[in-house]
Amino acid sequence: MSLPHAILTALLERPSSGLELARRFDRSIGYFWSATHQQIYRELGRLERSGCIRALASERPARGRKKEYEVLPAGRAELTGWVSGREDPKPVRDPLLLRMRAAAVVGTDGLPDELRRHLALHERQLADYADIEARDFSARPGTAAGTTTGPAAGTTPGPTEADRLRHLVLRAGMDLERLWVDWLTEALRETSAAPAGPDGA
Amino acid sequence: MSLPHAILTALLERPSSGLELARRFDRSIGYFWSATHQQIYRELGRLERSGCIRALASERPARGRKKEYEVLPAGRAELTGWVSGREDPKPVRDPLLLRMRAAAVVGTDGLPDELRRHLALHERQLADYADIEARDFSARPGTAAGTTTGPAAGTTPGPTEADRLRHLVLRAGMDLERLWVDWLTEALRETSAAPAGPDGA
DNA sequence: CCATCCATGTAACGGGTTACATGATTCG
DNA sequence: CGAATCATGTAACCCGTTACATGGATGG
Repeated sequence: MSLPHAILTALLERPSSGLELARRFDRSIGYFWSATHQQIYRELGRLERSGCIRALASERPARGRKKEYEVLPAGRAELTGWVSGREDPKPVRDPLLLRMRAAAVVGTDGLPDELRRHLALHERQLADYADIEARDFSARPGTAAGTTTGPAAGTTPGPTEADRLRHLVLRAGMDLERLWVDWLTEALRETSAAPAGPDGA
Repeated sequence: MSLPHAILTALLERPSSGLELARRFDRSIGYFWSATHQQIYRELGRLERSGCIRALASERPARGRKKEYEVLPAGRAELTGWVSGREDPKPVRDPLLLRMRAAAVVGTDGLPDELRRHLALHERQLADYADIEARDFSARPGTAAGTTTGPAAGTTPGPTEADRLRHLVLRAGMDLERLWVDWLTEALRETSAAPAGPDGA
């Protein structure tokens, strides 16, 4: 039950239409939550029916017309409650780890190429995050100045609480990418060194 | 499309019944893939219909009777192909990161308690993995002797390829837990230090 | 007018989750 | 027998994914 809250958060940061939301989910929001435009439209409909959001007045709501939404008090209350609620971390479920385990049984033929491909993808993602950090958070860890959504740029005051939280989220994303880069490097060392063979037991 | 391959891997390691599989998915397999018994039964049915697995001869297949499965050549081929195929890493989608981002908008009231709770859970999980490592992989990183599934214990030979791969997977799980422990510690430092306030913009 | 975007949807499908149902076995 | 337990299975729901449909605006 996280998508509606992701949308509420995004709409509180800035009222948007469905497609604008979809684009934001492909950019800044994308590094901790992803969603397609179909999911977003479906959820916008539910949120509107449940009174959490409202469509801003438009000339005439028709099929191809842009529709902007804003969050209502009920929506903000819902989000506030969710932030402080309880929700256990989900167990890991990673296809690549599963393939690794399967390779222990049927052999590692063809795996190293795939590991190299993933390594390159994660290195790329890490570099992208580093760019975002340099642009939005002054790169010095623990310090921030200026964000995408626009507070405080130019006067260089101390970072706000909100800035520090957003930076923290970005750093989690970077930490995760670094973890996979390191792990894949080690995995390549172990699988490329020895020849592939069907099982060992 | 990973669950069927998880089941094929588990069945190759040891032919099992549905519930036995479910129990294994709650134990050793659980640190990289999880599944409930309902998922498993549904998938066992599909795999049997598609000729990847076969039910071992039983006195009389009835509703409450145990049914053991083994992998057929087609199933092994399917798994082998999947291991070497292409599958992009999925973008991160973490509810806790999302809540953190939402807290940047609506305030961090009640969040630190939840962060502490998650921290304790991840510390616990890491400790459990460490126990498994000590028991199955002789604890020295890069070296292994003996596994859950039973090869080579007592003679202390070099670890097999399969052992090294399984250890690698376990280490990924441990690395992930350590990442969250570290990140949550840092997050607590930042959110507990300053008082919670609704936004900063 | 036609092609091309932009924007909002519908429909269908599969996986994951939860709750429940039913048949066998065991043990007091 | 009756209760608990093991074991297999059904049903319903929601989320995420893919493909497709429709309407409006823009430019050649």
